[in-house]
Amino acid sequence: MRLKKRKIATILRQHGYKLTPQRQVVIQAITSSQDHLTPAAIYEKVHQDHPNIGLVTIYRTLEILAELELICKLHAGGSCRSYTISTPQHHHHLICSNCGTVVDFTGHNLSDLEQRLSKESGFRIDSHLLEFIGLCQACQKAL
Amino acid sequence: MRLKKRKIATILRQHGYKLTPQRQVVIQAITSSQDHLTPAAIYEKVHQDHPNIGLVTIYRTLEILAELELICKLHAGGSCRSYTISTPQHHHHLICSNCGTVVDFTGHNLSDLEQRLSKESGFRIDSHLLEFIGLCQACQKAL
DNA sequence: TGTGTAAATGATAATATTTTTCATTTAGCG
DNA sequence: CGCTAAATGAAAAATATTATCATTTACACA
Repeated sequence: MRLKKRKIATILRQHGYKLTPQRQVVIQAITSSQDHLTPAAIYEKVHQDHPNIGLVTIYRTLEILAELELICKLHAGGSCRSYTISTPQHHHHLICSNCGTVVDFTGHNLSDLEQRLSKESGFRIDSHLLEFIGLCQACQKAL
Repeated sequence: MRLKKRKIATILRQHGYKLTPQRQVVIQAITSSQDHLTPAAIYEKVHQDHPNIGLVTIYRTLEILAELELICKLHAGGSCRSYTISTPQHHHHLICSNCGTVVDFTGHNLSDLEQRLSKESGFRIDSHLLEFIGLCQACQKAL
């Protein structure tokens, strides 16, 4: 289950961030999209109904939301600075290279591999980045 | 085994690209580093001995090398536009978050997971991005 | 329900990054 | 050695991101 606006608002507040109308609008823009969005794309989306919200506010809001892990940054789907809404658990992403749709998946465990790598390389492994890129069902038919 | 300058030169030529002195210098800068380097970092490195090589040439060379898969772009290690030398086989990276050292690894097979995901989501999966981030042995001791 | 205060915003400018353009140079084929 | 397409460097343009600062505002607390 992906995060809802309400939940996000609560977490923001819990961390001492104010729930400004601008932030609500940005959150709405992200949660209402299946897609992953760049700062510029979010700005455009938001700008239609709220022409006084500046791009800088978008950047600042995204930074906070990412820090609180309420949104995730994607790398494999074009821009390296595009965000999608997060889910509470540890998860990874499957991204459609055509329409940008993001599907979360969980349940795959990389810890075996991590242990092997750690042993072989001497690294202390802290985290990882795993994304799959392909074509979603709709885009397969459409193309 | 990572690619050597010589091999890279050959492949460049095979694909109709000229082996200019500038390109040789850029390749040298990348192959001689354990680290992954941004365009700006490569420029600096190169600029010391070859002050007349422009940043634009760096960008252009990197684009070609990446297209031929002679270098790999990394995402998890800070900049999303930093490159490391490639290896011929399909592989992934283990990156030290402190010194930037990149270790390649192979042998892990994601195709089971790919199949499962493909079945569950209906996606046709084309590729993936997998990187591990941690601290190399030296940096663990040093910190 | 006001009010004070720290945090957030918007406008602008500054900085950083990447791409384009174009005249000049050059690698490498014949 | 000369020719030609490709590559380079310089400069400018286009993008993307961050910093600055005066003004506004959410919200904790009275």
